[in-house]
Amino acid sequence: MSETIEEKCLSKGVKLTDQRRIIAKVMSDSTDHPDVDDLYQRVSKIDPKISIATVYRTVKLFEESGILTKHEFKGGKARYEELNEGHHDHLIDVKTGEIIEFVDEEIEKLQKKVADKYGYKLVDHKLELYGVKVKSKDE
Amino acid sequence: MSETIEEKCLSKGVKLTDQRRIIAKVMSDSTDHPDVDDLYQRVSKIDPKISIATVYRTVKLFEESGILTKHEFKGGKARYEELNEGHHDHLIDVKTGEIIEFVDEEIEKLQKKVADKYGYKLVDHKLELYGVKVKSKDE
DNA sequence: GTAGATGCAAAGTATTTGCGACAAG
DNA sequence: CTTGTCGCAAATACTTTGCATCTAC
Repeated sequence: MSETIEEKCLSKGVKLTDQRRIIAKVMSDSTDHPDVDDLYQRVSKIDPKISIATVYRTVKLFEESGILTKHEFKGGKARYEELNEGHHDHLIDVKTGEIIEFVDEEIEKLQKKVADKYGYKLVDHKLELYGVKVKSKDE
Repeated sequence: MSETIEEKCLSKGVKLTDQRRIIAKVMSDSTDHPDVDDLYQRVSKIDPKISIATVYRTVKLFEESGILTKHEFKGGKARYEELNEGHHDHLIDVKTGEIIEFVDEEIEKLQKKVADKYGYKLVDHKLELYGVKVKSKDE
């Protein structure tokens, strides 16, 4: 398994405080893509004294340190997710808000090719698919 | 050539006012992807009495009517662009902010395939590439 | 004439920041 | 010790909205 967030902090020289440890743990335990407010709610259950300003400061710090990644899906607040080696993109159910993670190597390759064609080196990309569930015959 | 924004308003039953006509014209004349504030600045040069609230209301209305499309590129305000039949995605120069529009049919097809694989019908998507210009040997 | 549009200022969200108290290395 | 962090509240940035007035159709 890969490094924990705490290990990443150490290796990146990010000072560890109780608050950061809690935020790290909550993010690690989350399988969804919480926004800052969700995160604040969850963190508050563990330590009610943590302020939302600290949550904002911490996710920003973690993002800059390459520990978390920020998503700005349509029509909403910024949402965060732990960054692991396996890159993936998102398929969002527009009705339910459910998010499915997927990987498609072929699309990745084509993206590099497009950037290349225009004389660019790809440093980042964002691919979001928005869809509605197709009813199968038996429902 | 395709319909003008004014024609689109008529065919969609959107009432035309002086303000909307001006905003439509400014958007049509823009080759970049202005945010609401840019738009407000440009519109103000034509009619300084137009309020920013009207600009916000109008871009939202135009977006709902399928006349404009909204982008939320990294780290910033919402930006708008006229919606024409030819769909395209964006390659953003992370150093200069320059935006290149591109079309890649193959990527489009693969996106549909991915959605399909998970049992979804694609209703929308967002693909943004962020890159840095590659220096060619002679500069 | 009437429903809808506008301008203004006030209210909402989401996020950031100044500051004095406090804690990690 | 010293530098950076925290909590708090105030500030900021972007966007929306209530209301009285005005305008397109």
